[in-house]
Amino acid sequence: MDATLKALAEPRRREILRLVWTRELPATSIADHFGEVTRSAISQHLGVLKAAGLVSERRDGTRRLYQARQDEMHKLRDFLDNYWTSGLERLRDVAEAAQQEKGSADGRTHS
Amino acid sequence: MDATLKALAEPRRREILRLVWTRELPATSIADHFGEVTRSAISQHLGVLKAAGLVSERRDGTRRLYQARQDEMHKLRDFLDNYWTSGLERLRDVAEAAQQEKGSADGRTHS
DNA sequence: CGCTTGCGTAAGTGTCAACTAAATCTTACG
DNA sequence: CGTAAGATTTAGTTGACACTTACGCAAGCG
Repeated sequence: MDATLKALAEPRRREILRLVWTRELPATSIADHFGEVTRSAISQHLGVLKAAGLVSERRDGTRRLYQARQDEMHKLRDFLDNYWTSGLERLRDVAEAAQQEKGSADGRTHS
Repeated sequence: MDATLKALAEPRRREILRLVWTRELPATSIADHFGEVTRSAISQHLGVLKAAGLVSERRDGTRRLYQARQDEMHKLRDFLDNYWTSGLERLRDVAEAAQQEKGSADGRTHS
């Protein structure tokens, strides 16, 4: 999940992902979409996306066709929905905070 | 939205956000939770989160209380749901791709 | 007023990541 | 085989960023 969020933090990668969201595209077609950037750079971005599991790669002759893996994005959505409000760690944190409050709150809060 | 994703790409900031998800906490309490990092570092993280609109800051005497802004997170969820499959840019891209396919596909696909 | 508490800011450092250019690999074709 | 096309890989550079140390600033207390 860390890799997923890091991959999505880069705008260029988001756009790549959008391009291959509904269809397969060869690396060159993707690169052509970014006039001001090298093919090499795009290839590296694709590497990151693939490492994060956000795209799949299929070979056809000399070409490599990329497509988004939408299920991975859904996983991210579930993560974002659950991370903040669930889990044992969460309970531990609240308990700790309560403890801390108890130890240092006396005579601290004004009004 | 760019700022939001960048802010969330950092694990430490995600944890901070989780700490203040359901309650207000002063900066020091937050910092105490990360034994291996300086208070200053946490303060800077809080600055990033605040700049991204992910937390709100309230002052109480010398203390500053932080809390997550959950609505901002929901905005992000909506963004992730819509970005890939919507918008005029999307249509433009598909049209372009079709054009490109038309211009260079002849005698290209093997088998 | 001096002093302490709670925090942010400034400056400096090390590390990582995005990019370019050049080299390499693979497949296809004469 | 020799060559060309499609694409990744490998240095090497540059900028961003997470971190630490040191300092500054405001609010409360004696």
